[in-house]
Amino acid sequence: MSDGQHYSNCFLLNTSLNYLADTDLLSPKCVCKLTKTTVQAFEDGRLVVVVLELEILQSAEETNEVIGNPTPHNPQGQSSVSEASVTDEEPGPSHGHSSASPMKSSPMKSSPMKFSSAVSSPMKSSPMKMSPMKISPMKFSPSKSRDASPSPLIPISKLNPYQNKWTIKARVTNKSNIRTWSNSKGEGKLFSFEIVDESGEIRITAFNKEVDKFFSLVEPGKVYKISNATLKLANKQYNKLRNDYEVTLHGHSLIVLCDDGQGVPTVHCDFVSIAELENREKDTVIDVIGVCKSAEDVSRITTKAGREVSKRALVLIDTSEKVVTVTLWGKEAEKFDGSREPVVAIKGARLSDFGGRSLSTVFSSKLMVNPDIPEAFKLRAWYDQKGRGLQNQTLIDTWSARGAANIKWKTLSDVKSERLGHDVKADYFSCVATVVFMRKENCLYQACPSAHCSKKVLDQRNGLYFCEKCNREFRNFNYSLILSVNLADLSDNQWVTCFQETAETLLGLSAEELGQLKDTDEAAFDEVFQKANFKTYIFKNKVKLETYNDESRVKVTVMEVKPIDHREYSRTLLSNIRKLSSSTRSQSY
DNA sequence: CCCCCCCC
Repeated sequence: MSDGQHYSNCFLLNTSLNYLADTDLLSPKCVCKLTKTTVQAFEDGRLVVVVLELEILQSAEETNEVIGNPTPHNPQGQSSVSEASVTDEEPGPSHGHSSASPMKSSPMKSSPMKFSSAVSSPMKSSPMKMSPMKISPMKFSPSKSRDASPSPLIPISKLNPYQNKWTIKARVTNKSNIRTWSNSKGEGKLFSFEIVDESGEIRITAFNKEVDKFFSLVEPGKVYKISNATLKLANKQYNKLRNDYEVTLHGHSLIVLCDDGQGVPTVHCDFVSIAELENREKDTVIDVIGVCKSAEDVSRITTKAGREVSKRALVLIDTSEKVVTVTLWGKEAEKFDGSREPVVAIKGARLSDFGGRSLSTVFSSKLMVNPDIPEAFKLRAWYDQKGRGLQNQTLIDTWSARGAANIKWKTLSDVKSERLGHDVKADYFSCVATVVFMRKENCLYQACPSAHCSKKVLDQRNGLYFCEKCNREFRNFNYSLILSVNLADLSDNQWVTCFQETAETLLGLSAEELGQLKDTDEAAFDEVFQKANFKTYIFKNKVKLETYNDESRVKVTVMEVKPIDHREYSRTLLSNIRKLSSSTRSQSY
């Protein structure tokens, strides 16, 4: 290798990295010149560049370029080791074992700034003289200095995989049970816990021996000093904490209980009001607090994976006067007591779009019943004065919750060709369609008059009507509607089902009125259907696979019927035309 | 090194 040659995928010896990390030089925005380096070639072909001295040419504030391409932003137009790229994967053997004491430096402002190699004292122990392939990585670290100088206390937010010498002081917010696993790679046990300090949060996992060592020591709510553990990139698929990294404990990890934990924050929640949930994306993780207006009894369900689990849904209300359902699982579901309308706070609940919007707890969720926080007292007072008396707390409505942007406009042939509703879940779509036929036969039935029942009653032929569901006889019944309607648009036809309200909208009169007509004036009854035919509306529909007698078919249910706003509809059509024309043009390029 | 939060 010669001067001026560019190297990629070099690893900086992490002694220097420690040093760099502390000075924000690892920011991808920073460009620096490594003025004094030595290079060690490993047997596997890897190169380790040891930085003895460097100059900052551009600090993170000054440039948007990444370090891998420094030339355009290098005022001096030179760099001795131009591409020392630091990557998250594949740390070298020296990685994570330095004992350089991080230097507390003032924030990088202007260039050039000089750092002497003197601070990187481990360099002088010349670890590189040893054959790196033959020795354990631990030997890179002069072991004395680790014990002599304790790792510096740093905030959680500053943790990164390039800087292994640290201590964090933080409070445990959440602790899992011990779990075991067994897979092709082997088996073992683990537990994990989450900690916070004033700067942020992170998850820590202990495996096998470390489980034995630390499981009973780690208690939620308590403050610990934690050091000698490994940082790795968090898998965001599973770890929803606000940290890109997570910590794994190993044999030398230290966890020490702190008595002076007053300064360390307790669980920090960013509560989202229930009304605001309508505007949040599905699957986001949020903190919520509300009064538990009601709670289901606990029940056992079997998951798709065949596991049995306890479940209990709570209904929470907050000062936004909206309610939302939160589902608790397992032990939490079993133990929950909603009988005294407790204030319930959940940190890290997952938002789903079931029933408009609903919440569910996940692993990392923390449930707090009547927490000792100002928000809880405020809510309690509000609920006692006003909340409890609220009559019709507007449940977050499915359609308004979906929002105009989420409306899936489909033609009726789309519904078939895209096989909507064939999946496990229901699909929803909107269409503009015309009523071309209604089945007036059997559209009315005699329904149980008791509130919220609507079950079909049996005419006892003695002036009494029996409801199986209520197990009661009634002197009267309500007429109810289940109307089969054939819709047509430019592309296809579709049979749909309209229940009470949507059927009443299409027919232009109430089920009760229609029932009266049917009983008294058959011609007028028929005319209702004649008049209702060939009208065009916006339909919002639900499509779902339903199974009757082992036969599955897709059933379309009308959720909402709206008159067409022709202005808006025309705008939509125009916009579609524009989109189509531009995509056609771009295809012809 | 795990990664399992489910159901309507």
